[in-house]
Amino acid sequence: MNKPIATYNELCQCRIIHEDRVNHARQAALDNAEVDNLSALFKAMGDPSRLKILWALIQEEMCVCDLAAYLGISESAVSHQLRLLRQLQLVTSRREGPVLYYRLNDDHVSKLLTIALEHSRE
Amino acid sequence: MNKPIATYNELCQCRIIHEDRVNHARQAALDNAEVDNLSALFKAMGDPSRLKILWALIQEEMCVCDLAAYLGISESAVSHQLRLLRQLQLVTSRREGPVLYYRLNDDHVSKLLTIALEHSRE
DNA sequence: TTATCATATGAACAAATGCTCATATATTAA
DNA sequence: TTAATATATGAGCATTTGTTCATATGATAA
Repeated sequence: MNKPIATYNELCQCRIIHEDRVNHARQAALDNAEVDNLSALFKAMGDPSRLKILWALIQEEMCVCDLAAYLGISESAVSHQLRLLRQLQLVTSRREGPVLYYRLNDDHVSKLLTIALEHSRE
Repeated sequence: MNKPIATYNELCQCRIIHEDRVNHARQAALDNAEVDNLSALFKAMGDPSRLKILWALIQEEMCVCDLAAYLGISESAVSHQLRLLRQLQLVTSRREGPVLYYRLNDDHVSKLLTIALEHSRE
């Protein structure tokens, strides 16, 4: 049982059953930046609090305070999550005096939610 | 500065600026099970390794070994991720002798990826 | 049976994550 | 200016997560 790690890695490289499929996948692969963008987008939608925020904003725009009351978490937590959603261009905001009203940035979110609901309801 | 936690929570409940919007959001809200299902689905797609697996499987079905070679991670790691994707009905498998070929379970995944790409490319 | 290949699974651990708390910033009103 | 309201942000912490390693299971061939 010498060098089990090296042995494993060597084996792993020898175990490509369908090299043509691996090459095909590599040719069709997304570039790293796209993988990062997409996974960040889905990860953002993969948290229950953020998902509820997005679903709520499909209905109408809401301020941080409204969302905190709706979700039952602190305004600080909501604000942190909104920052993430803003960075990913999922939501945008409009200021009215001291109040910031958040809304969805475009209709991609609602499309994604619709398809995901279809999937989970089957 | 006595009982800062209680003070904060009390304030929080008093700070509902638009109670009508909060109530509207509550009426339109997804039930807990749906939130859990949807967030699990998006969370599953929010990891780079799993996202690459799904994208690869859009092209053609692949075995665990192929995917491990493609991703550059261990077969064990791939198998763990495939289990998660299987539980969420995102992928399904077909056995041919000792080899399991994985493929997408339906076309929801590719639809979700298409829309997400649209969003990130804008 | 035994040996081998392909995959699955449980434990463990480092890295990432979501929340709370404390504090800072921005706007408005007095 | 000062005070109050609404939101943002950084630090810290408990929980979650993705991977590796070791081992187990399942299928095939000898």
